[in-house]
Amino acid sequence: MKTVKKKRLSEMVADEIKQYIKKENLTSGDRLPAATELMSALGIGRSTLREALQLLESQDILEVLNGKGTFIKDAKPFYIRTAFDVENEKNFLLDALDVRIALEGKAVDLAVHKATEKDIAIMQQHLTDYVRYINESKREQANRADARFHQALYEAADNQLLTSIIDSVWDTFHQFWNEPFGQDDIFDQSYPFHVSLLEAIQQRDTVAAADSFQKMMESVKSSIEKYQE
Amino acid sequence: MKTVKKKRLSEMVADEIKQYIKKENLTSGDRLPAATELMSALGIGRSTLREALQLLESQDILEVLNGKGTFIKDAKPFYIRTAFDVENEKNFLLDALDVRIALEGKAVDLAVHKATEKDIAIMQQHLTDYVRYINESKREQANRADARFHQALYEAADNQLLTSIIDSVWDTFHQFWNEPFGQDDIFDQSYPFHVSLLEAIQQRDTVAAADSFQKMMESVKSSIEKYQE
DNA sequence: CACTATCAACCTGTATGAAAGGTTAAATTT
DNA sequence: AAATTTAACCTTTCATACAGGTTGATAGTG
Repeated sequence: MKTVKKKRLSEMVADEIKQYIKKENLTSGDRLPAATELMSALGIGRSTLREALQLLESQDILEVLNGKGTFIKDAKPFYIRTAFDVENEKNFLLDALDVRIALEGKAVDLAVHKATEKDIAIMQQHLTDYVRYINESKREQANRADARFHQALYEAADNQLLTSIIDSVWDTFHQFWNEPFGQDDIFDQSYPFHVSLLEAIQQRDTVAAADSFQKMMESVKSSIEKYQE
Repeated sequence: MKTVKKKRLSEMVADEIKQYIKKENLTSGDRLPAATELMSALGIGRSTLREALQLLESQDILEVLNGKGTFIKDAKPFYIRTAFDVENEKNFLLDALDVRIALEGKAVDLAVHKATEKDIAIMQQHLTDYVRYINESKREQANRADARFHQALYEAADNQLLTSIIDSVWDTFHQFWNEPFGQDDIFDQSYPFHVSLLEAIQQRDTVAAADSFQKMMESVKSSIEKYQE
């Protein structure tokens, strides 16, 4: 038995608009007809059209700009979209950490070769901020400075794809990380590795950089494993 | 990485609803208040609420059912979404390859420890298929057998998050890979490394596995670099 | 009594007109 | 010529009305 789910009008309209785009060969910054025109052309109401457009917008196909109109977005050939539920936070964090180690480890490797003087100066600045906030017991701000340090590291690696994937993983990881675990002790453990990591990058020492990063991740991992749910 | 864009009301409402869900600790199949209630509670119009709900629906957080109500979906908390556009195919492929090396390298490492007998048997089967198709000059089918071999490898690594991200990268990579480059010579170069990789996994030899994988990727990389655009 | 058809209450889906902004370029003023 | 106002054309949001799906109570029928 096939379950033919009853589609909403807006979804069908979204498909029609997609077809229209393909038929008219619209690309890049081209503009779609105004809402009133589409409404009458498709024989639908404004709310339906709006939902259809928003659906396409959420798929990065369109961009609806107030006062201007709706425009075709650059077709993004690379697209990750994953959602799944986490039944066991601890195991999920360990999995996510493995992914983070893989990606960020590569970022470290690339940064050793590609980091410019400016990149290093930026990382140095964030690290200084980080240490200051730690000493002032400003956990929240220290947290953000740490994030900026890592962000600068990814940018030094000069690989956009790598950066964008790490960003997503980082966001998710920290969303879970900050909730169930106290990260206070992590700071103190991982701080020296931040310093030695930056030094290794500065000296273009691949092995030392990998080693510092490895130790940094070990301390995070052991913290997760210590946690009993 | 702050992009302060002017948010639409519906987006802000979506955030409020997300907060509401968290605050009220709603999970799984719980029902959200009816539209009319939310409208008056949030002080917004129907269309705005609808857009907010649809936004959350497109993120797999909600499900709006005609006649019944809107319900929290069970697949919730982890959500990764990345879009990326390509300006230079060759550089993109090299960047994507770095990402693939990072992720798949980690998968190899995990697979060495975690692969079951069954995992190994499946990989063996796909590898055999792969070799047969190569010898029969069936490039297309060999390609698919190769993909299945790698897919089996990721599953042996037993890390859902890792697998889902690799899948996306792999898809994208091959979508570009098959177009501009002839991959015929790659097959012959990388085939022996597939064999030695599987053997190393079978013998739980981390170093040998990493080495085989490394060489496999080197041959891909040199092929990309040889390509003059 | 058991079974079925109907209805009422509550829900989402869609349409529509009006009002409130945003954007741009032409028209008007300085 | 430069600055300002206006007008045309957009999207955004609201309020209201009605159509249509879902469910359980209710009334009717054998």
